[in-house]
Amino acid sequence: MTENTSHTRPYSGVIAHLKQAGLRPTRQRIALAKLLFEGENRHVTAEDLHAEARAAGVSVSLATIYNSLHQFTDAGIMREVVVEAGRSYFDTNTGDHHHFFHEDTGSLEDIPTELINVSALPAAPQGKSVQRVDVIVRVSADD
Amino acid sequence: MTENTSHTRPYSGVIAHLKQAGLRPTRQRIALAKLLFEGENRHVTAEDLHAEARAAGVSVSLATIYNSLHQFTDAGIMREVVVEAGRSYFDTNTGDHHHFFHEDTGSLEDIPTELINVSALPAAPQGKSVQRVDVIVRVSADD
DNA sequence: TCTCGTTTCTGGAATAATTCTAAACTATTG
DNA sequence: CAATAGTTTAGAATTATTCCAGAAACGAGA
Ligand SMILES: [Mn+2]
Ligand SMILES: [Mn+2]
Ligand SMILES: [Zn+2]
Ligand SMILES: [Zn+2]
Repeated sequence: MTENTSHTRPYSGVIAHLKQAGLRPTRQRIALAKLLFEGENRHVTAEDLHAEARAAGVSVSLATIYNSLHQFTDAGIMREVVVEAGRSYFDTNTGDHHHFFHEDTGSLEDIPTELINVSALPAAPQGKSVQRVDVIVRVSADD
Repeated sequence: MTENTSHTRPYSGVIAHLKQAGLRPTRQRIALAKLLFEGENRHVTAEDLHAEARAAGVSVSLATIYNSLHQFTDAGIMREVVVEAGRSYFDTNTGDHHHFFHEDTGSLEDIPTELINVSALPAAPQGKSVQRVDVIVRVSADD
């Protein structure tokens, strides 16, 4: 079992994690990776992560937050989720799953893929292939 | 049968359509409604509609395009679909359905609700209720 | 461990979509 | 035809994100 399922890894594996992703383990990427990958899976916006880094005493520019988030996404260790116009969420859970979007709080919650049965997908138009199927269940407080 | 299924209506029904939605039939709303509701269902961005209006010789400000699109949405005769960060699509099809999102062209295509079986939705967290379930199938040209 | 070419980081300017504002207009109603 | 409330608009403002170009950090070799 060489397979390490991202969030079960103790701490300090971040550097290896970054290298495996083909990214130099710089001071800022290490700090961000620790915040993101140690512990539970998370859904963050760039601003969220920026604030969190500051709070943790890590000095990183917002531009670097965006750069890192996109690099992590391109490297396949995060993914981008779009639920609201004008704001991007980045998800540390890269496995197959779906989301509850809490409209009140603007937060995302994972829905394990087994819990939703997306079947009988119409064939993708010819010459095209399906990149991903996103299911977003929008919930909010009862009336 | 008082029910008129939006796009089977001849033309000139727009005024009635707007009134039913509780919106004054102003010159610009009538023009936009004609572009939007006469003919097939459509998915447009604010800029799309603005360009189309100009092309049709209708002078409407971009602010009014946004206002109208939101008013139509609030009135329930359109709905907003979010598939890409930073751009909103407005859909004239308010019925239950899902979408193919063509990443290459940035266009949306309806998927009739019957074609996708979203079952066994996990219960919405207590005190919350499901507003909508969006399924987005992202497709793009084969590698 | 020093060196140097390459990558990364950064503050601030630039962009793009959308929203806001306040003044000018227009639909509606009596 | 008013009078009034609703609507439109140009342009400024806002928000999220990206771009830029110089400074700093990384790491493969010597
Ligand atoms: Mn992006
Ligand atoms: Mn909106
Ligand atoms: Zn998730
Ligand atoms: Zn649609």
